[in-house]
Amino acid sequence: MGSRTQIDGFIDMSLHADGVEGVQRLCAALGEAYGFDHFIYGASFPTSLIKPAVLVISGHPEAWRDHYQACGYLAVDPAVQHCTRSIRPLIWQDLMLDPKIDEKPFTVMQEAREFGLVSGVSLSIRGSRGELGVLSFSSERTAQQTRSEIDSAIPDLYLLSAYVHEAVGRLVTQGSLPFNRPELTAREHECLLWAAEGKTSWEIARILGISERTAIFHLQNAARRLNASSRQQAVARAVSQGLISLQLG
Amino acid sequence: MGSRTQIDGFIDMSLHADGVEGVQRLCAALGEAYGFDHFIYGASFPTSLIKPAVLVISGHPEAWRDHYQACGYLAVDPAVQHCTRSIRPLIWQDLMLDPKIDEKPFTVMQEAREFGLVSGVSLSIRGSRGELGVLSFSSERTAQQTRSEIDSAIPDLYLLSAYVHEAVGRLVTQGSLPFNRPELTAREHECLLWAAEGKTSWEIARILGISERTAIFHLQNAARRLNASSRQQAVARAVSQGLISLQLG
DNA sequence: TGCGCAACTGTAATATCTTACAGTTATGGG
DNA sequence: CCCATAACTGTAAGATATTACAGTTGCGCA
Repeated sequence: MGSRTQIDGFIDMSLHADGVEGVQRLCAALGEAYGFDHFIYGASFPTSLIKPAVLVISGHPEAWRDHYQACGYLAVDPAVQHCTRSIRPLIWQDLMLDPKIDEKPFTVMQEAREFGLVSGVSLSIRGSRGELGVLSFSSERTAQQTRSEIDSAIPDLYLLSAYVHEAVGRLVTQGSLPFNRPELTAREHECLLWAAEGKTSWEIARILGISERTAIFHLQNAARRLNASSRQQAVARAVSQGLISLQLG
Repeated sequence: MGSRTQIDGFIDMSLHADGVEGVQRLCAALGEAYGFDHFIYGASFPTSLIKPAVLVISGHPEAWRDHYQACGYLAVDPAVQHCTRSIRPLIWQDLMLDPKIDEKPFTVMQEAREFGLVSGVSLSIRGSRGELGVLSFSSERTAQQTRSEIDSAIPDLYLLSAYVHEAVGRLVTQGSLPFNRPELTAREHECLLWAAEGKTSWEIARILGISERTAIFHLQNAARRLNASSRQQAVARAVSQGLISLQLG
């Protein structure tokens, strides 16, 4: 649906988005261009698995935002659930067709409607450093009215959600956001990689041709950088943050 | 560019794709519909970090496939490099504009051209279970001739690449592909999660209200299921496979 | 030249994990 | 009723990791 020049315009906007406000403006412009009334962007950064760093850029009505927060709906929101499990876009209406839907998630959808979030779409984004993002757009009109509009907007929005997310990633890299993303030295990286493969200090030392003491030394330094209190946690953090990453082959 | 009914047709095709052949047919049909001559889909499954399970569905000329393999180009292919680092689509031509490009990656692009892969686009896909996929389409025509076509096809192809990837994910789940994806019991999951957070057996036992011996027991069972030889490796595997996953909040 | 830093190495005490032994209890399906 | 499985617990020996001590070497930069 969107013309290519429109998309290029948004891509350009994402590449120059300055600060959280810049991303906020970008999302708002996106929503407006494709006929939506509200948006929300949320992302988790795996600084910790249990308590990740979270960034939310909300274009939702304040009343709904407060209610959502107060009721702890994040834990049962079916759109969020979908985005943690799948990489496909979710058209909210399709949740109603699901016979397996529980009562609680259903309540969230019902109440959202009362606050003006009647129909919408949620896009999940997985970054190259283990981040999980969700970008949702919603309309005050009914699903019947918006279905075909949403359908045709999805390819553009799905693509642009990646650019929105990378714009946020750039804020993190630049240090505009307080989410630490440590860098490992070459040796720390190597040692941690082999540790993640189940090798002992002694084995890592053999593999790298160094003394066992040195392997331990590098692993300790890596753990310190990652704010980890044990080798297990260091490995978990490094993997979840994509510092130790899967190669294609 | 693609009409919505065309996209819906491909989505439907992806949902019913049967076996690797079905996915192959889907990719071929996609490439053809958007004016490309070749495609290739590759995905890594984090069964192991060092030696992941790999699936390649190739629609490339056999001669190029052999040459690529023989020269070990996977390790230097700039398109692959881009896809491991970014979630944005890559239009091959844009690599030429990059002043930082090394000699080797440049060679890969040059030689690809001689084998009929003149211009193209690569799309990266990150699954919810830690998989990394790359879907590339290429044309025998020059970048000048195909630029605007590729530009307008990207939103559709980016969206559909997610469906292609999920179709492959379904093959894995159904057991059609020999990539094991173990399931953990509730307790194993809990124990492993806390272990990944750096807790000791004793601490995990306190948290869960069980004896230290039982926490150790569950962690050992989890490690066995994950084919891990140590707790570190078990944690690394569980995280990389998304069995211990980041929550939004 | 001095400073910071990556990389390297050693010893020793203590904490934690791993393995192998040997069980109990409860639940659901054939 | 039997069997498989999750969940649970205990002891003990040996392997591995963690912490704290105390260094050397080489490199790039101000």
